[in-house]
Amino acid sequence: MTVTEKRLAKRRRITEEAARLFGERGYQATRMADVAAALGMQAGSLYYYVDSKEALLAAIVEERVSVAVDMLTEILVEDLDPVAKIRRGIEGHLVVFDEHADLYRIFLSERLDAIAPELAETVDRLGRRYEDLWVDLVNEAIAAGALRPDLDPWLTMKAIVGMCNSTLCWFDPAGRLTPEEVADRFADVVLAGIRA
Amino acid sequence: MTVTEKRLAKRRRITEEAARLFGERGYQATRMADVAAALGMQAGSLYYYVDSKEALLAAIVEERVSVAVDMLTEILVEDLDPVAKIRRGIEGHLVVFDEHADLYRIFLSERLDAIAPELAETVDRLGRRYEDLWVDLVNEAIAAGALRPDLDPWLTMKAIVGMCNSTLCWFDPAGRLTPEEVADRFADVVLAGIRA
Amino acid sequence: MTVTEKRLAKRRRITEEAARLFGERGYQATRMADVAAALGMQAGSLYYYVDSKEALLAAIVEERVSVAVDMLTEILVEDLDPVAKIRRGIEGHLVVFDEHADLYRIFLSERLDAIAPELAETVDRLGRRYEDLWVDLVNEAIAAGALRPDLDPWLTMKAIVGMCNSTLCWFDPAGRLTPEEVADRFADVVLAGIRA
Amino acid sequence: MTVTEKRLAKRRRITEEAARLFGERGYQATRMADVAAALGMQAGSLYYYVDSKEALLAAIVEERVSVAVDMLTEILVEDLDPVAKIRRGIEGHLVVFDEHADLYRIFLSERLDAIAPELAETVDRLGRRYEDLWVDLVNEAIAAGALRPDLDPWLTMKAIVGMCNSTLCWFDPAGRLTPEEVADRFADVVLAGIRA
DNA sequence: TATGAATGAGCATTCATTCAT
DNA sequence: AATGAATGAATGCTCATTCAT
Repeated sequence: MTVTEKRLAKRRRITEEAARLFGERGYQATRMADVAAALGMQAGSLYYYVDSKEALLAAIVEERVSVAVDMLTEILVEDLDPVAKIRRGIEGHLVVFDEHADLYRIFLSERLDAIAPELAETVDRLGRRYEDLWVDLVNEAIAAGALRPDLDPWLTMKAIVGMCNSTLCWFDPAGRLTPEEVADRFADVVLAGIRA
Repeated sequence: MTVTEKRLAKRRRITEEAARLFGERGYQATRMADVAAALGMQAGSLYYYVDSKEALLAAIVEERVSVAVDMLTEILVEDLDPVAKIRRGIEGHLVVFDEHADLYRIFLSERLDAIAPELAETVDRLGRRYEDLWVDLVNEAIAAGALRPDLDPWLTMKAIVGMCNSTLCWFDPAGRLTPEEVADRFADVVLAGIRA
Repeated sequence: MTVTEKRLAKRRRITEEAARLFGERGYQATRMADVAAALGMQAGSLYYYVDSKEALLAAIVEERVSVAVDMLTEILVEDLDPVAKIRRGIEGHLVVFDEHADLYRIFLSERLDAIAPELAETVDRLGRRYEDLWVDLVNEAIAAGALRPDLDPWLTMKAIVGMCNSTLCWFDPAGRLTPEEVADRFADVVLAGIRA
Repeated sequence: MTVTEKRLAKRRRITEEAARLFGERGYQATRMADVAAALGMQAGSLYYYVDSKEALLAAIVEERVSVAVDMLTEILVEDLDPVAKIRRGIEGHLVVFDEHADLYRIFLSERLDAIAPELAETVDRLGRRYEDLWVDLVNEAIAAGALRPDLDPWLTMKAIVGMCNSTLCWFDPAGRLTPEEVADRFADVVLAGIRA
């Protein structure tokens, strides 16, 4: 491993640890000293790898900001019927949220625009992109006659995505249900409804 | 208006303004000076009415913490069929969230236990109570044969409540849809599903 | 009682209450609001009678600053033998300190020159006057052959006055000994020594 | 000097400087900025070494709280006749008070229980212990027939200790008398009395 | 590369004081 | 004569950041 590679590896460890702490306790409540302590370093040493606390947040966000979008993009081009794609989309959402819970907690809970407006704009843009993909998915399914034609596609997207997002607040990876299982039940609710 | 009434009225204005700012920008990011400035006062003057920033948060929370629970409790005793109750519950949720958006933003976004553990406990307890009521509602409907018997009541509750909670992030009171309209569509999704 | 008399009476009640609190808790630790509360008033109302907290302290001090000096002056002109005068001086000291404990606690414990330099100067001047009177007393007694001729009059004064001053820290008016009794024992110690 | 030693050395310099200022101007009147300025630092920098202003006071007190007790304890076990021990005790008192004047000024002048109740309790306990040792000394001397049998041991202790304590208010290390000289004269007064 | 040390701006809070009523 | 209300200066403390070593 070259010097530069070692440096990058350490930088990655820092962003990962920071992501974990920011996600757990919140950005404001996490001190640079906390991040450093979690890595067995002094606060000042972080600045050898990172320009500022804000830049650290930016690095975290930018590094993985497009995971969900990429996931959904791939699903969209798969050779599946529209309803199956929706089911896969929900599953992908929950799996990605499970794997990157800290990151999405930052996306959804932190008032990013009060911290770093440009960062908030980046996240917003990606968020809108993600929602647009879902709207496309819904529209495609309606056009294919698979969904009720009277649906408001945007509101339907909000219902699905909102339901999925909220798992961030309660889903426990060590609990009785896997993300895939939750996704399956959620998809049932959304697709077939709960009425007998 | 007596002196005490005036005092209480001012105190109420302060908590309202603070709730607005805490909800908008977050608790940490809002300075006492911001709250004061929004009321045309100096920061120090707030302490004539309020003990501390934390006490101000507590006052905001405690004043209205049970609104949603009360709403749902009332619906549960209404003389309606179970499915109608669910529809009414969703409507109630969105209406209450619209009316008290700042408060519920504080409930759901702030890491209250890092700020005031006892307050967090109060909010958690109420939150669990609210979820319990929803589980009751779902169970009641299943027992009445109105909902599919294979539903996981708790997960169904999480789906419904999560969907409703997420409106906090995007619902615009000045937008094209009223809370009741959104609630109606959301209820359609949940009850009948989106499939054609 | 004329209006002015009533005003003066109230002013006196304020200074007395303030003296009590300043003596008990200390000047810094006593808030104007505490003084007011002890009199059933609002802090702001005090300013109708008193110019400032500092002026209140000055009023307390100036009102009674010369009590001890007056007492000792009177003793000096009494028709007693020098040793009896010393005994009376010690008694007078303890009685005055008992009666005006709060005042002398302020004199001796507060760093007056950090609060009000001119006031400190006044108190210092009176203190020096008081000590001078004691030195006179000692010198008179030595000259009369009543005390050992090798005594350092100033240091002897410091010993006597210091011993008496220290009662401020422990003397309890409700305790087993009266000020006069303590004075008597102290005088025995000073005059005859404790050796068998 | 290792890093830790340097750190401790600096911490010691801080507590010493703070002790000096607290003793001189009083705890309340001394700002953290004053302590810092006296060391050529910024106020914030102190917190790298000290937890809080109160903790700084506690450190000062606890570091040296038992100096006087230790001194007197050693004298008590020395092989001297009781009267010589009393003379040595007075000398020890004045020497210790001279060496740690700032500390004992804090002990005796500050209303510690208004600042830090537990600290006040510690100081009180030590103070009582110190007085107990003096009472023992007096009792021992009476039992040995060296002091008058009619003495009230406790009051005698108060007389001696009070006399010694009061030197804090006037003793000048740069003055004409050393602590030992003052102690010698004070011991003469107490043991033999001032009468011719 | 990392650290110990220091900084300084920022913020909550206190409290003597003012003043219109 | 008194009050409720407001002020603003002061102060302890936090923490991201810098920098010499």
